[in-house]
Amino acid sequence: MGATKTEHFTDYQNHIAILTKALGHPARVAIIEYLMKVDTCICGDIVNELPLAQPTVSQHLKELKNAGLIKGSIEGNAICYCIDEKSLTKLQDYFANISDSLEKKKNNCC
Amino acid sequence: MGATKTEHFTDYQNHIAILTKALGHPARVAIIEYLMKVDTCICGDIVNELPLAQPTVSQHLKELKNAGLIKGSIEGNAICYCIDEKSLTKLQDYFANISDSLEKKKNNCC
DNA sequence: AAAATATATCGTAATATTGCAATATATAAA
DNA sequence: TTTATATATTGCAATATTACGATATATTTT
Repeated sequence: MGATKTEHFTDYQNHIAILTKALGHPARVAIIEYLMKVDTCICGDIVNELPLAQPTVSQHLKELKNAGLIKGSIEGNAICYCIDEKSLTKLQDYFANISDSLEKKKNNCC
Repeated sequence: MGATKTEHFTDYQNHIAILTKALGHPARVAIIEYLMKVDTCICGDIVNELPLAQPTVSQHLKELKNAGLIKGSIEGNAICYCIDEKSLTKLQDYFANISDSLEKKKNNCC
């Protein structure tokens, strides 16, 4: 026990869970917001923007990358990170659908 | 160490992280999708819909409720759960904004 | 080649999450 | 009032996450 039983759920459910889980930490939300604020991909600087030690930031970046929320490419000495549009579009679609459905069914309960 | 350093981040960042973290498990994604599928709040049934034991489902429901993604009200013998529209609207707005911004800046990198 | 810079990885301690059996609680039905 | 039903809580083992110092790696600058 202790590990998530992913095999019992659909690929779609697992994917949404992977994306949302990756965002489920304020440091990672802050990273995404920082990448949004600057208008290109950003090399360096991310560590200086966050109130956490360099190895911790590196670990958070890795998780965002593993989940597919950001991409990183080597740029000389540094590494250049940017948002992976596909994943964020998928999340946007997901929540837009939910909001649409909620509006349609006028929430007749509770 | 080991605990998230929430005090270093903004309330907004922490709130988005709480909401996304709560969705960051396939069972909880499945619960939200089930509550969407039926068009009223649902009493009972949730346990039978999921491939997990009753205490586990109860725990997941508690987490969704603590995060504010669902509401529960006592209905006689059972408990009636439904989606809390406010939170899902907040998530929808969040990702819609991100998508908008991404489209505007045409992702000039990587 | 040596030093500086940027990032990743390793190792580890603290804490949190996941899952469930056993049990508690609380209402409904008999 | 006993029994059934629905859900929550407790306790615990397995696993995962968070954070960071120390160290490794890789590129750039000197």
